Amino acid sequence: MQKTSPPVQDYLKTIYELTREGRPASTNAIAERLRLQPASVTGMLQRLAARQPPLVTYRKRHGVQLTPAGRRVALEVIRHHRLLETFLVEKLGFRWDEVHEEACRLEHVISERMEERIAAVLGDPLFDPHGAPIPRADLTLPQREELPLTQVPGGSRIRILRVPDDDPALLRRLDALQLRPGTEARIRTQSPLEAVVTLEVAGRPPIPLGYPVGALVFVEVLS
Amino acid sequence: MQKTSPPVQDYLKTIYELTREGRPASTNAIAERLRLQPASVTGMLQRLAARQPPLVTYRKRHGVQLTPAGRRVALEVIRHHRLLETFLVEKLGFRWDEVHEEACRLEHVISERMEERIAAVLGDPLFDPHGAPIPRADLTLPQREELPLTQVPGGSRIRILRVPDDDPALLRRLDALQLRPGTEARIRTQSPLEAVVTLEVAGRPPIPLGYPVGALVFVEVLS
DNA sequence: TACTCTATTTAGTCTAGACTAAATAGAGTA
DNA sequence: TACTCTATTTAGTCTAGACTAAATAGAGTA
Ligand SMILES: [Mn+2]
Ligand SMILES: [Mn+2]
Ligand SMILES: [Mn+2]
Ligand SMILES: [Mn+2]
Repeated sequence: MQKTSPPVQDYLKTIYELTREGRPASTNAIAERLRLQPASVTGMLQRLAARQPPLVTYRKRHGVQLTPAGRRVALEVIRHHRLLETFLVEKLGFRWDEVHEEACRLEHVISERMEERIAAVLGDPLFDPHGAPIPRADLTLPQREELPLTQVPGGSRIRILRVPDDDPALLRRLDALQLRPGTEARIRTQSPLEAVVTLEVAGRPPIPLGYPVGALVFVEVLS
Repeated sequence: MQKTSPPVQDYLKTIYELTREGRPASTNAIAERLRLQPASVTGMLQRLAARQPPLVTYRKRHGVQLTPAGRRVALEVIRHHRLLETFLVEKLGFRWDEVHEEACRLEHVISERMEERIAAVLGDPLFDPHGAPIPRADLTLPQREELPLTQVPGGSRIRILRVPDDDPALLRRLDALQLRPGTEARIRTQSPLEAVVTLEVAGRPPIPLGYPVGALVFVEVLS
């Protein structure tokens, strides 16, 4: 792994996430995620593509994809991030809404040795506190079937697998509603036209979620 | 505490250590410790002195001292550093020769929240694995009588309090010789002319230490 | 086929923090 | 009182990574 700066690592991580569905990441999408000006992103993309070896393939006005070298860096940083989040929650008593920002700074400076020690004391976890998969030391990802809550038919029984990690206010709200990885629920109604999915958790009052939120909550269908 | 970059924090930490005996730190001494060119240090000292509030008082060709604001930043970073070293050894199973470099990167990015959590799980330790005092949350330092090994009269019984933290090879050697904080020994000979102090630890063969090393090992005199 | 609009790029700046090479202050010596 | 030597400073560069303002490619529309 060539030496990369924290900004470069955050770009690669963002591009990794934006290209999960196979299509190149756009300049503006990257700029929005990283809260930078699009012009700054264009400059960085050109530098990432010009590195030896190149970390992205960049086609002007068509967006970027990661090269194998870029993907390795991204997965390495994501492994750091998710191990750190898990460690902060499990061993240091952080709440799950406090860890993302801390992990986003620490992920760039921990050594491979520290990564290895953290993984060891946690017992090589495969998922972080938000249910996101933690790349293994060989950078492979644990696979499983996930569906966004917005795509599950009404009436299904589901188990929550994963929630978004970067919005502390939402995380506190989900926690208060007991919507955490592992929680089982029934889809009471699925209403694409109103863009609302309503959950029912063990006799508690029904919980309506709008699609912008529901699309970020991933579940497995139990029946 | 105003926002300070990692380089600025390392400068302030270094200046703190170089000015422990009250005299200003010289440009060259700082450059040597940080492995930078003296010209680069001059530039930084001018910037540190020009900040609002100033972090150092800088008299051209006479060296720098920390202002109260600069001292606060230095102590805050030193607290991070020493808590981290302790945590890495106690909770993550690092050896004492591995932690300095790791702590020197992490010290700049952990939040006050994380500092607080680490201190809590460690039980608010007052000394790090090398015996260095850890500034308390209010930035006061635990005080105690320390003498460099080179200044203890021959024949004295001593207990090792503190060893230098930044030389991994020396730390491994000291560990192999069982010269660690807490170890008790007798000064077999103190020879300023030959610049050697010889220690005797519990029936093991005598251990001669040259003054460049002896001056960095601090002890308390038992009798 | 020309026009419009938006996403993106280009051009030019700025800052922090490093560097090298050359100048110089001033302590100590002749 | 002038000279020498070393530590330090000055002057000028460079790089990464940000910014703003202006230009433009090219998809979609008239
Ligand atoms: Mn996160
Ligand atoms: Mn980050
Ligand atoms: Mn240290
Ligand atoms: Mn440091």
